[in-house]
Amino acid sequence: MGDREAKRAELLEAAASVIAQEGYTHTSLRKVAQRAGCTTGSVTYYFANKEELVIAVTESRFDGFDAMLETDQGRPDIKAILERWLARTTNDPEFWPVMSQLLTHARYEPALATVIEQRYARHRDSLASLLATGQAQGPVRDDIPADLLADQLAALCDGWMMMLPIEPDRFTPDRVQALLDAAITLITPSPGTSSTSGG
Amino acid sequence: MGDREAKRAELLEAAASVIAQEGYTHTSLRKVAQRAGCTTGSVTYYFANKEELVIAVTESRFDGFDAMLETDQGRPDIKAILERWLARTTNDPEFWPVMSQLLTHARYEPALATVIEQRYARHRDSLASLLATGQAQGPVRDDIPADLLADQLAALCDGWMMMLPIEPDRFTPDRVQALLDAAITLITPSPGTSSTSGG
Amino acid sequence: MGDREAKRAELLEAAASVIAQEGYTHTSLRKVAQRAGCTTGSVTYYFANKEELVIAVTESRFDGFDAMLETDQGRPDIKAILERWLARTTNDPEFWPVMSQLLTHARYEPALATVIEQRYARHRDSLASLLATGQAQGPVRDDIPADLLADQLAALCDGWMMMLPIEPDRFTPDRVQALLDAAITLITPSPGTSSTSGG
Amino acid sequence: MGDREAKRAELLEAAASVIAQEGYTHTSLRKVAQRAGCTTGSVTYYFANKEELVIAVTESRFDGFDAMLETDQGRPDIKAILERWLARTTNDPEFWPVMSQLLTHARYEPALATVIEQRYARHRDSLASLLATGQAQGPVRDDIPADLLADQLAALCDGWMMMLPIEPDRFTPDRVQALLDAAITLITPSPGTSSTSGG
DNA sequence: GATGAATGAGCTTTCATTCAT
DNA sequence: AATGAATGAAAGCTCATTCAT
Repeated sequence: MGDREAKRAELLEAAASVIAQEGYTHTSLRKVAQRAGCTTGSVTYYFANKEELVIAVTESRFDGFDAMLETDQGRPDIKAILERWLARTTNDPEFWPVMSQLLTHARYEPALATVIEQRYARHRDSLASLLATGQAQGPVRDDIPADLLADQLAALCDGWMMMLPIEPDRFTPDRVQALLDAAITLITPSPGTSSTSGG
Repeated sequence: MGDREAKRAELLEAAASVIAQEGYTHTSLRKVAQRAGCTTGSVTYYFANKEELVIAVTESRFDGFDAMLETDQGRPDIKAILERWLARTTNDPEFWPVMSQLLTHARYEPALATVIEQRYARHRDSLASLLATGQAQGPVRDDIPADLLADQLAALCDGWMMMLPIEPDRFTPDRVQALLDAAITLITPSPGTSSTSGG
Repeated sequence: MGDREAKRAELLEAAASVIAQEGYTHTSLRKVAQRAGCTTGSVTYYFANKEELVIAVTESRFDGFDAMLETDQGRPDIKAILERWLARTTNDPEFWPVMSQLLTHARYEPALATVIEQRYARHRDSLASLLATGQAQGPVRDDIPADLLADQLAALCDGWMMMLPIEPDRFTPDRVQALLDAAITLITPSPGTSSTSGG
Repeated sequence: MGDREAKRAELLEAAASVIAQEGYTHTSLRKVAQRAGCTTGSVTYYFANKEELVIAVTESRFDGFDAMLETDQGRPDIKAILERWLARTTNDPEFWPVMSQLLTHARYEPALATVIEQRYARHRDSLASLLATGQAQGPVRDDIPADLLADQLAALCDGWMMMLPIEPDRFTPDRVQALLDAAITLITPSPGTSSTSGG
């Protein structure tokens, strides 16, 4: 039986939900248990302690995060990736708030920091390799090394992720589309410049 | 006198220090008092409650934040601004961690959110106007509206601010310089493109 | 089983005891816990907060209060009721002090006020109906409507209840008996007056 | 200069007002100072400590209380006294709540208890002597000793005083008049009974 | 004469965690 | 496998009181 795993997943969802809605600071095992419809004792039965729960939430969230980079590796479409990023904000409005909360607290919880560092580095590597392909094929400017570009793009998204929960009203669909287009413009080779573009 | 103000400022520094070193979640009036070398009662004597203290910290931090945009208005130098941003990370290593903590928690403390929204919006406006001048004078690409470019640049910095406390080791001086140069490259008109540059 | 209820009852007794001996003002969860031989956390485990505890104490006390009016409904004996009232002062010397404290504080705790208003009104109604029966059967004067008489009798007892904890020495057994007799005299038809007395 | 006395009186009024509106439990020197428009330090300058302040409030309140019994000693009019009692509830709506709060807390503050015992006893004596005169002159029933009657009347009023702040809505003018009439009826000789009435 | 600074104890409440069942 | 009881520490906050000025 994956019964145990199913229950754990259920608790992870509950925890993520509480983090998104109440903030990491106000997240307690009690509230998680309540949202999952069980007792506090039950939570500590499935997770040795709060730290373990938070780390498990983080891992599961990064799984979803990485999935956003999955693409036709032959012809990566950066715009599509950014649009997928954007789609998350409407399809799963709790996703970015949770990530934002976890990242911000990582510094003060070493075990959590370790997990995030590893996963985030891997994520950035994937992004860098996508961008490198993009550069080789033409649609991505190649006057900046791919790994630096990946860092910048990741930072850009982190910045959006950070502000999005704070000023949701500022992110109207139109504005978001404009921001996305601008981001694409930033990383696209300028028309006048020619570089050996792929097929 | 100004004695009262001096003491308040002292407590604000203590509070910021605790926030930076222990994280917002683990910041308590007790710890702030301890760091300031006084009692909890003393803190609540100068600040009606924790919320008021946190908001005061935020205001004072934004004052320093805004100061980073102060420039020779005639010829804004974006690179200098980014370098000043960077200088903060070494001169006052607690600055960005504090900002990051405050921003992330704003969502869950309405009064704090209000303050941040206003100050942050003002900050972005200043940045946008600097960029607009830069566009008119030439050194900033003008194929993206200044306000969008400001949003992007702000998001970029927010992203750095968020990751910097988590992965300090990744931000070696060399790498930071490279990131900074890349950011400049991103917002600089491409060589081949000509736009009416101001005098 | 019923374990939880038993523990709650135990805490209610402890709380009542503290209220009686230290006064409502100086009653704290700590003291209640201490008297019950457990920790503060234990108290808040059984009662969500102080208000809930106080209200539970009130309800349980009113149960005992109402019981004092239980009587052979066919032939209510007002004197016996008053004597039962009196007996409380010796059998359960904390009873009236607790009631007095609760009533006095009700005004400043809306939730408590609501409970007391309802229960007290019901109590007065019971008393009024007893008095009405007494009037119909003869032993109670009928030149004053039963509900007014009930209000007066209730006020009289409230007044005693209020002074009893303050001046216990003034309430010697003899004096109390005299007061009780006088109260009976007040509500008894005067000898010379004839009214259709019931069988 | 009675300057000091004037300031003290001002503080006493402020204290009484706070007690009436917030309840004894929630009365703090801070609030009293605030209502009087001065600092906490100022209050402790005029009164050594909280206890002294409360006792001074009590004394001043009993002065007003005693005044209610002042009457044409030749022909005391009990009904007029009760009506004066009643008038207080409308003219000075904070009077009875304050008395009620003070009395209820007396038990737990020995110094306060002493003051109240003395003043209250004196008050009851005055009332008893008025009733004795009333008995001699006829309008008061004389089948109950005057001192017992005084105790009952005092208890009756205490009971009203206690409930009045809790259930103000129940004390409509009509109802109060009816209660007052009923009280008079209770202590008036019954028509059929003859006793040697004074001229 | 009066104030404002500061203290330290106390409060209610929340919480992660432990443990017997 | 899961619960409910219980703990003890910590939190934010209020307060009476002291004291230098």
